Amino acid sequence: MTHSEENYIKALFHLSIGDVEVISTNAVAEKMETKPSSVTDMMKKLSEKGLVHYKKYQGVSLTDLGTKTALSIIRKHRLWEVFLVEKLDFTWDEVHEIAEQLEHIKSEKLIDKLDELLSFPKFDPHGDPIPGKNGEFIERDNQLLNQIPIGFSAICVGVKDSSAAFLRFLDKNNIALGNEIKILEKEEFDNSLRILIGQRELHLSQQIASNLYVKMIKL
Amino acid sequence: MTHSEENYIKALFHLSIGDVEVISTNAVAEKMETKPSSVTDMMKKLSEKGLVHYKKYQGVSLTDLGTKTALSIIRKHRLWEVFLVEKLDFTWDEVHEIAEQLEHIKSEKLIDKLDELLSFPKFDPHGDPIPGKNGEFIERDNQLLNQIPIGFSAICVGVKDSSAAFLRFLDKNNIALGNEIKILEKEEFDNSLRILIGQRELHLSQQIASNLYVKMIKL
DNA sequence: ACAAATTTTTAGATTTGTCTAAATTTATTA
DNA sequence: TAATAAATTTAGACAAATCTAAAAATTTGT
Repeated sequence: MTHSEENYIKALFHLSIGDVEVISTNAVAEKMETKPSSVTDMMKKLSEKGLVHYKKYQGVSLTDLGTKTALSIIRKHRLWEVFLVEKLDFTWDEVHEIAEQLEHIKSEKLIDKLDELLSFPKFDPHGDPIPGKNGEFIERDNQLLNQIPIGFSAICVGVKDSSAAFLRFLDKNNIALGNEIKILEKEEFDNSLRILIGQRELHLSQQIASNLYVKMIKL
Repeated sequence: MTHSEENYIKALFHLSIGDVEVISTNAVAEKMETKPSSVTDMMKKLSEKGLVHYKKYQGVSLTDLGTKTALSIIRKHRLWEVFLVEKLDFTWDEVHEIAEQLEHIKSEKLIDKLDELLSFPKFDPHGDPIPGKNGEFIERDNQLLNQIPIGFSAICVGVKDSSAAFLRFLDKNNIALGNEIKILEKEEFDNSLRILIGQRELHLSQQIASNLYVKMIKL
C-alpha cells in the first residue's frame, strides 16, 4: 500500500465512527483536503483492492479487510505517539505530525518491539485507545465535559480535538488527563461552565467543554 | 526533498568516498538499481536544486550543500540502526531495511532527541561512523583484515559489506566487532587466511577477509 | 413531480519518477 | 585517426496521484 492509500483508509475509518453507514465522497474530500474527483479515483482503486465497498453515487464504506488495515495504521500512529512522549520527552501537542510520518513505516516486528518497549500501552498521549495487534479495538463510552450535570465530578480521559492549539490551551490552564473536574455552574446563555479543578476555579467555554472527554465519577 | 531525491543523494555520497572526483551516470544507475536515463533526469533536477555539480557527459559530484544533505540522511539512518539494536533488540542483520525507511522521517528535533536517548553514539551496529549534528564526519583510517601481515593481530571495527548474508556468516562463526583476530597464515593460491580468534582457529576466504575492517594492534 | 441545486463522476491535463528506444557524445582500438 | 564500442542523453510513453471543467446522477424544495 502507498502512503496515500493508507491515509485514505485512515480517514475513512475516522469518518465511520459512530453509526455511520456510508461515507460521502465530499466528506472524504474535506477530511483529506483534496478534491472530490480525486476521492472518486482513489475509491475505485481501494475497491479493486478489496478495502472498501464502493458503488458509484452510493457512497463508500470500509470492508472488514479495510477496517483491519485502518486499525493497524492507527495502532502504529498511536504507539509512535506514546514513544515520542514517553521516551523522547515530546509534549502531546508535538507528536501528531511526526507520527503521521512514522505510521507508514513497514515492519510488523518493529511495532511489536515498540509495543513491548512501551510496556503495551492501552492509550496514546491524547487518551485515544490503541488498537491491539490483532485488531481489538475498545471504543470507550466517553462523555464530553459539557454533558456532565451541575454538582457532579468527572475525570479527564481524553481530547476530542487534538490540535496543537487546543492542547496548548489545556497546558496553559493546567488541565491534564487524569485531573478531576467538578461542574460548579452552567451559563444558560452561552453554555459555558464554571468548574473546579484542584483548588482552582476556571471558566470554560462550550467549545472547550465539548472537546474534553471525561468519565463521570459515580456517587 | 522527496524520498527518491534523498536516496540519490545518499547513493552519490557513498559513491564519492575515497578519491573519486566525478561519478558516472552508469555507476549511479547500478547503485540505485535503475536505468541511466532515469539518473540523467534526476541529476538535472538535483543540479537545479544546487545539490550536485552536473554537466552533461561529464559526470556528477555533490556540492557542499549536497554533501551536508547526504550526511544528515546518513546520520538519521545510522542513529535509527543503533536505536533498533540497542532499544528494540534487533540483530545487526535486520536493521538496514527498516532504517532505509526511517531515515526519511522529517523532524530535526526527533533526531536530536533520539541521539540523546542513545547517549550520542559515534558508531552504528556495523561499525560505521555516525555523522555529527553539524555534519562532522570522521572517516576512519580502516584497514581490511586481508591487509594485516602474518603474525600480527587486529581488532574488528566494522564491516564493509553489511548485507544480511555476510552479517549472519559472521554471527554463525562468532566473529563480532571488538574481537581480536591474529593472522596465523596466508594461503598464496587463493589469498585465504588461517586466523586465531579467541581460542579458536578459523579459515577465512579472501572474500570474507576483504570485507572486515580492522584496527591493527601496535606492538 | 419536476425544476433547481447539489453531489458525484468522467474526461482530459499535470507532475514525479520511471521506462524503452533512438540519437548523440565520448572513449577505445586497430 | 577513423571506425567501432561504450556511455550518456533525448524523446516519447506510462503509472500514480492529483487537478479543472464539464457531464451525469441524485437530492431538494416548492
